Amino acid sequence: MFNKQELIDFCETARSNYLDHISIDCVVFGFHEGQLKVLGLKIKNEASWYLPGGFVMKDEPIEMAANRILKERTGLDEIFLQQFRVFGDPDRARPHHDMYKDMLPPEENWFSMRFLTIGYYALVDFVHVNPTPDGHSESCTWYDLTDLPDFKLDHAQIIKSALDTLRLQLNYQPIGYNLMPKEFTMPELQKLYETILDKKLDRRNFQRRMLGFGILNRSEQPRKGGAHKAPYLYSFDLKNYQNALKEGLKGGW
Amino acid sequence: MFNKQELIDFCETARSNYLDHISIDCVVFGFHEGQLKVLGLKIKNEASWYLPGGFVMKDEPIEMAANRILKERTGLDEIFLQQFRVFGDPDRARPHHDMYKDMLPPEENWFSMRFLTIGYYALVDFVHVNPTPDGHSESCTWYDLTDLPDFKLDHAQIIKSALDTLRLQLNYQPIGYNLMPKEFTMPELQKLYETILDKKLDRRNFQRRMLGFGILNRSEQPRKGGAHKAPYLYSFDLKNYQNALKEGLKGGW
DNA sequence: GAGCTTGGTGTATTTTGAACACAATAGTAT
DNA sequence: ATACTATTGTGTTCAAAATACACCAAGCTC
Repeated sequence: MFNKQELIDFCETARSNYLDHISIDCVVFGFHEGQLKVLGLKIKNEASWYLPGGFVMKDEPIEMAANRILKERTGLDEIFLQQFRVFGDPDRARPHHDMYKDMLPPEENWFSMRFLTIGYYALVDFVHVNPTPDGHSESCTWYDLTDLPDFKLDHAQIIKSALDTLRLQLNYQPIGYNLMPKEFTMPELQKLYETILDKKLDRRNFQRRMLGFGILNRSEQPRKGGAHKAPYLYSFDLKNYQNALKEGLKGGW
Repeated sequence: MFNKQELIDFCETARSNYLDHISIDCVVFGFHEGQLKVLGLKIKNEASWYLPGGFVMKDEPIEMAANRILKERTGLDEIFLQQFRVFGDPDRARPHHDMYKDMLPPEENWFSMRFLTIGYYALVDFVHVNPTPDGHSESCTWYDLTDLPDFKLDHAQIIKSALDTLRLQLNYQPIGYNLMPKEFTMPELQKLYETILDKKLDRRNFQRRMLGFGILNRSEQPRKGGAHKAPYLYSFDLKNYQNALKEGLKGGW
């Protein structure tokens, strides 16, 4: 992955720019053709995949760091990003600690350090993402959540944890604004929910409930051209959507 | 707070034992006499309060660190502890950075570092806690959530955030096992919910719903001795309770 | 035991969620 | 054109859950 000189350069840069011991990993969810996808980076010449991640600059708020990291990988700005958990097992990056141990002594070697990683998940509009690999990656691409490649370290666990959080979120927050295109049909939105929950939902009840939230605007024009009956197009009412994000969807107690 | 020699000693110990840049702060909730309480440490000779917190040892899982820290402050073991958020604003501990700047140069001064703090909240049984101040604190005591003293740094915000999380949690997880004594009456449990939610609940409906969760055992013997009608005593059915923690209380979608 | 307070339980009403059936539309095959 | 099919839109019924409310029981004070 790195030769010795590259390693030395990287470690020097890292040491002077980033906070020790802390990294950020992002689980980027996208939705396309009825499938929930995750963005993964493939390492050059290896069957190794990682989540897009990075480090926090010494004087940078962590939310900003997560946004910066994500922008580099997706080209997207102003992404819906949510911190969901810190992974702090001392052994979580053990395989990395020994990786370059022959090239640099531990006190100079950035990778020999223990790292806690702050997990963020992002919901993005699939078609607007421009997946961009970094220098050490062969590719940055979407993977079906149901058919993930071999993510290294604890990254598979991080993805699982992000998905659990997302499913929970669904119960008290609106979702979809960041995953759907501007305009979409009700069945398309339903498909998103069904995919996240891995569960069939009733068409009519879904629609009623969704409309009941008051976060959708129905367009005058139905979508034409497809086979079968032309469905209505909806878009999110951003104002109500934002409000629902804050207030939550249902009372609970 | 520290004189120069103490500071030097502390920084040396800290540097060799703890991870840089990372701290843990615990919001410890207790419940007593119808009031939700938070544990706070008061600094000697200052009108300054802090949450019980500490640092992560170099080879210690963060959950273990949180437990250790809490044990040192409360004497309690095996506490219900939940990570809820990382606070990572670069300025969040700004007041600390300058505190000892005349005593030690920044590169030796532990307190001049930026710290991210991992917020945990704990729910504990008030009567079993024996709040114990550490060496730098004048006192470790309970404060009414409605009447907090002047918490420094962003600790007031951390408390607020913990409470928000707790309220949300209430909707899909059972709560109370860690906050209530072994045996309690239904009105007492209701009071806990009302306090957390800051909201009156209907006596009968609360009871029905609570019993519906199937996590309570009613004792044969009602509590005697008090004035008025003797209420039944309940305890949590630990097995069902644990299960409800995992599965969640209501379906949602 | 009258009066007060607190705790236990039942019932009617409203609201919400789940299940289900039929009508409308746009293409396709004939 | 006409029948057919796949898909979407909508209404209605039934059951379950949440809500509101009223009454009885028990123990203490006086």
